[in-house]
Amino acid sequence: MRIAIIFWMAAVHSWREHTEKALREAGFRAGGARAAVLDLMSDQDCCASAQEIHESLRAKGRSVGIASVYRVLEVLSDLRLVQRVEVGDGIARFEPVLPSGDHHHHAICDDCGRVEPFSDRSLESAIEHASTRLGYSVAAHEIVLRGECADCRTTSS
Amino acid sequence: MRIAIIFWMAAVHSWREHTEKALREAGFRAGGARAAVLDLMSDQDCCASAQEIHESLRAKGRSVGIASVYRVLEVLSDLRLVQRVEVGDGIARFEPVLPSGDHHHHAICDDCGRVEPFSDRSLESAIEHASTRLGYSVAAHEIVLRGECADCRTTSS
DNA sequence: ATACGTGCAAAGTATTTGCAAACGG
DNA sequence: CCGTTTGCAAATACTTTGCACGTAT
Repeated sequence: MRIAIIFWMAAVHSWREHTEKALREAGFRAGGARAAVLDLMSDQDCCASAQEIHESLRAKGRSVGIASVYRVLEVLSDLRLVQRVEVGDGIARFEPVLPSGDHHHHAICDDCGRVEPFSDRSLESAIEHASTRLGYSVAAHEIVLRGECADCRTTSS
Repeated sequence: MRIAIIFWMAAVHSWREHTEKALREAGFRAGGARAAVLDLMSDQDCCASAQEIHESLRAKGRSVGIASVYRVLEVLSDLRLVQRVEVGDGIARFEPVLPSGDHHHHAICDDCGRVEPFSDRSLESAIEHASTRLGYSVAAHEIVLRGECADCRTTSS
């Protein structure tokens, strides 16, 4: 597990560099607000909303206008550097798209509300298979599971 | 294809009855606004937003307050009679949960914006497999694909 | 120097809530 | 009749936009 965390940190830090490079190449200039958001997101393990990012930055003493947070996220989303994730509460959340292609999906517990990331190899192949059958060139996909998580199941029974 | 449509109509009309029964059994009373929304939704082939439902009812001369539309959808959603679907534009959409258990997922074209329903047997098994592995008791799941649809691919190339 | 990035405040849009009146059982 | 359902309007929450000013290149 320790090893996995180290790999993950390496992956996310490569996201930071990869993203700055992509932004530069797309003709964007450097700026404090964007740097702050990138810094925060590169330490982020799962999805976060614009408001959460705004609040975290304020807490870290690196306040950024809420409008800038939204603007940064819009740019990153257009460039496919972050993925927009909607888990059913009407709030848009965002998470880094790792250059390695690794990604995960989300399971939400209807009971405790926890959002849990997971990944599954066979699910990915099934997605690929289905999109081919559809004639779609799929650039991104998102899967959301809702139900009762393992913890709540044992507690309630 | 004709046959499939006939089966689908039967399925949706059974949804209408099944839903009224479930509401009655849950202790809800009958009312004009709810009946209007149920009527509309039982003719609906894919997901629709609260605003779209409100507008369609107005167009049909059966206006219902927007608040009632939201309240009906909330009740139906809690009772799992409709599924809430979010396809990435920050607007909640809703579609009937058929008593047969049949359901579909959504592919959105980034180019033309079209939302296309699809279903895939192996995708469903993969979901089932993944949720078991997670220890989750999954009550609902949602898959959204985004990319370029078959039409846009041929047009642009 | 010029145009892009940023912050603030105002506007916009989807959704929720309070309340009085209408209505079903 | 009583309590639920409904419609309206006001409130709320998230997100976008206009504009003046700062800043990178």
